[in-house]
Amino acid sequence: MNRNVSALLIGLVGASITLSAYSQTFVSPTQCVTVGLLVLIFGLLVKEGFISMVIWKRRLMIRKRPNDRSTNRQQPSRLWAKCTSLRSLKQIHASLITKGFNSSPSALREVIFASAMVISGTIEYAHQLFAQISDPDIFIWNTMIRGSAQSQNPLNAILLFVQMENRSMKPDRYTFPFVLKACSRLSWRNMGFGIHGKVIKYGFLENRYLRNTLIYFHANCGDLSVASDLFDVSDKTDVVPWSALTAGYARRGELDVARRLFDEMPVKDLVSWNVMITGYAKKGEMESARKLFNEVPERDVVTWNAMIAGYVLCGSCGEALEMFEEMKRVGERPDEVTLLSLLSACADSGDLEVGRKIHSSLSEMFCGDFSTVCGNALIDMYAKCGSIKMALEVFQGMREKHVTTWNSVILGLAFHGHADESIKLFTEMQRSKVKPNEITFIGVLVACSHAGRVKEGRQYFKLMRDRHSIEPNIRHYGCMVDMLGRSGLLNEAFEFIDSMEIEPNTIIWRTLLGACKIHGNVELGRQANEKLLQMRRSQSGDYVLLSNIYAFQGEWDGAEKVRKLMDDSGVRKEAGFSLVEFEADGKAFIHFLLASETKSGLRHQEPLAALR
DNA sequence: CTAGGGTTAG
Repeated sequence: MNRNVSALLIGLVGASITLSAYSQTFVSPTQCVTVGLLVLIFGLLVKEGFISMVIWKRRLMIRKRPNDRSTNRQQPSRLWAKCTSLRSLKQIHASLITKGFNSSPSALREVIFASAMVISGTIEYAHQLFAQISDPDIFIWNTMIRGSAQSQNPLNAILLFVQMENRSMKPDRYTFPFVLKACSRLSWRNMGFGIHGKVIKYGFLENRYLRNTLIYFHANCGDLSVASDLFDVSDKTDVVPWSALTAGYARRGELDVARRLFDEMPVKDLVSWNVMITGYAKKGEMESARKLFNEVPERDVVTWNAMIAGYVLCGSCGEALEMFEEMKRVGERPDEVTLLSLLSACADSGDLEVGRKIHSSLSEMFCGDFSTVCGNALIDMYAKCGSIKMALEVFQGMREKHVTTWNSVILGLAFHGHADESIKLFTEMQRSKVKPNEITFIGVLVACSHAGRVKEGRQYFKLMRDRHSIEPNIRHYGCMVDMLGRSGLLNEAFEFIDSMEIEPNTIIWRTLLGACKIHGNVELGRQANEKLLQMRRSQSGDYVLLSNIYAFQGEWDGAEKVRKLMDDSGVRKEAGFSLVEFEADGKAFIHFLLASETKSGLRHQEPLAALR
């Protein structure tokens, strides 16, 4: 308000000076007034322009960050390099308010843009701000829909679109690609078809970009014939229709078709290669992926990430790490996605040492202020590698603790035998007013189960429904069965399964079967196994458990019968293994693969004894 | 402001 008044005053002063300067010479009064008005408008434009300039500068700096790490890291953008979290965004927002830019819609829109699009996992803040705007413009609507479409809840994009139509805000050509992306991610076929109809209704089908998004949607989860019809009328010199269709086939796992398209493509750019490499990598065909990777004329960070993620996915963590080393050797700078894939590899393989290195790379990259996703992955990695101390350290160092962050630490501790700590953190979580979700309760129930806190577990199970209105799913029931079974309340566990509102699955019965083994209850064990056989999806573990029950009770005939049944039905038991890592001479780390039932000849008694 | 890569989940 003040600024408008001052701009007005500046304009008026300018106008009167101009008038007095020129009116006495050769200019007519009408011209004087015109010049005065021009000066006034100029004053106002400068004021608005100044704001947009400031905002744009900030926006550019925020945006530049993720891809710009190859350049000098000692640049003045250091301050903005920290803008990876909600906290730093709030600082910017606060400084905008104190500088009086809050009333400017352009300021709010930039903050919304940053929280919806730039900083991952902060879309909720954008939603809060969005709710405060009485009359959002089309750009803000699109930004919200776009951000929601790529967020964890793509459903919000659809809801916003519906809301938009209800408030009679006309979508434009940019709106639809984002809504379609949400449909693709949700695999909402019908909704996508509906959106297709609306695209026609609004006359946007001729739009090249929109048609490409439609090709992508239909190839991905809609109708393949529609996709190819749209493809046929597309400009074949454009790479996008080609790669959209190829990506769709690749994602559906139809790699042969994808490959044929890829070979037919008149022009290939890097993205089409990436599509194909990703397709192979996701299907576990790493040799083919590798071949294309070697052939591709140029590589970017996505190419490398696709390969690394592929190796992680098929369990070849060593190959993934080799790729990472090679990537660094040729000078390609790893980004957040690279490191997240690798953290998952470390968590799977238990490679604490490499995990630590990635931690320090991330610290360097983000100045120790991790985004929610990075923090979660780090907590998960440390917990799975057994370093509870570091998991807690990362957790405590995180400024913003999202539900998923709490979940990572609560589950990490619960599965690692630190039930008391886990439950303590859950109480702390409730104090900090973060709403627990269904996954949180999995962690809490697992913790109670491991600690033998049956009474508390029952309370939390009830609390989940009554206070948080979360309907228990099959996994929660599974936790309860596990908890009751472990503590020997086998009959109650059986009754609990009977009282369940959803159909029990094999996991539930297998859990009970496992509990029967521990407590040597042959009768209930047999019943549970019968249920499992009924479901005809019985796996080797069930046979082994049942056989063990008989064996533990000295009923060797029964045990033998089950083993024979196993052999006849061609069921085989996978060899179990555990990984132990210890420091040998201060620096070297040695890995031991300990197999309990193995073909390699290792007997777990020997190395275990050696370790002790 | 179109196509390609990632994390947490008995």
